[in-house]
Amino acid sequence: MLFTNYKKTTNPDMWFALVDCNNFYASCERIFTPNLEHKPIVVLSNNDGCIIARSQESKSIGIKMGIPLYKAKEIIENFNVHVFSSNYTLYGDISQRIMNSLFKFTPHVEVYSIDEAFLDISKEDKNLLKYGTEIRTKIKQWIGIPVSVGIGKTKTLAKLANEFVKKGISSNGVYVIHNLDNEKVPLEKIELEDIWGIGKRVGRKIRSMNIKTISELMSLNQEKISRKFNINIQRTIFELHGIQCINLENVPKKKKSICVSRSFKKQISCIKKIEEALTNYITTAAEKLRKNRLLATTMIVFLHTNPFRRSVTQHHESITYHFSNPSNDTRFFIRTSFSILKKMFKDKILYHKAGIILQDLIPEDEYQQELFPEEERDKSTKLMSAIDELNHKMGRGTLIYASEGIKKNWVSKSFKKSNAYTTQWDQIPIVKAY
DNA sequence: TCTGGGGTCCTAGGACCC
DNA sequence: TCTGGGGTCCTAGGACCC
Repeated sequence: MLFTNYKKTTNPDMWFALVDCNNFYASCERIFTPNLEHKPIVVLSNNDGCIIARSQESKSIGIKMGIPLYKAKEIIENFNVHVFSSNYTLYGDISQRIMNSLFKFTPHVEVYSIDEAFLDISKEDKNLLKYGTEIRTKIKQWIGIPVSVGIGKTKTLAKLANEFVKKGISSNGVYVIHNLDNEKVPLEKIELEDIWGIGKRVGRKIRSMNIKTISELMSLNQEKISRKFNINIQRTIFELHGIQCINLENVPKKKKSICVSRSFKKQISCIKKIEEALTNYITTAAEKLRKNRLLATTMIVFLHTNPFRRSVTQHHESITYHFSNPSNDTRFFIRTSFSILKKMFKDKILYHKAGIILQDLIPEDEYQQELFPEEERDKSTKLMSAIDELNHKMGRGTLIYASEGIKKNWVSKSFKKSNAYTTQWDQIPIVKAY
């Protein structure tokens, strides 16, 4: 009855698996300290500030995710919990090995996060439970990391199936959802907020509509769903019904921004110290840029006070700066960030966190070919006059704007200054113009 | 000098994810 | 005293255009 026009487009043989590493960071540490098997472990954030990963034993004794270390001091001492500083290089390396192993099962792998991957297993053995179990066994055997496998007809259902494993509904680490609509699935054990894509806020909204369970959410008709929810939540609900709306993305998406930020160990009110920190962040960010063979046109520098200190007036300083030429030059970024910092820094404020974001990223080679042929590196004047000419030809009356990040900012900045007029970037053959 | 409406782009902030 | 970091996407509102 429901969603009939969607079902037509749904492939009945589509199956997704979600492979999720259990307590990933804690499990990584355990590989090298096998004597800690079955003992409680926690892993700390950057400055050893708060707890960002817990082994099952730590979860069971009530250590909460994300709490500051000092709040868990007592329980850590009482239960002899082993505490690790984080080692992201190690986790990244182990993650890589796990993902490589998954490719041995199927080429259709989407690396979703450091500890999760979706697999399109539509064409695999129809004994899904057995298939999932094999993945689980092999990863444990090859790498030493325990994983849970959730299987369903959509990514959202695969996620949900994984949630069942986490909630202990399946004892062997694998769960298959065939059809949520008419299958006996212990849905009452899952909260609305456990559904992939439904967070705290939307959860609250749904509850305020007097919908308290997943079953109730699923019983809404299509008309009501599209009236009440935005497209993302609509998709999520359709996916719960087994109607595939979200594809497997096995080609990694291009990066759109690079952000490096840290909170300080102690609050800082000295601009020199902040400069030091920025220098570090920028070095990291520029390395990432170059590693991905990208250039950035926009830099945002931001400074925050400590949000946990409610009694103090909060400051969120931030300045966005557009470069006239895209770059990945560390020294240039540092110089720029210092001058931005000087503008926004306020005396006598205790800052708690600083960071930079590089965005409007474009591939190095693309940019150089398009805009800066070898012989015309000193292009800005030429380009400006070329554009001027075009504008003249096209006549006044259309505002310049460009459809893509870097070009957009670069062009719009020049044009704001020159008061020139433009049209869609795509329609201006800039390269040919000069 | 007064007035309307339709459209697009940009930005900040919110929401979500891990 | 001490509270993570890195992303993406969507939306609402303002600015600007005709």
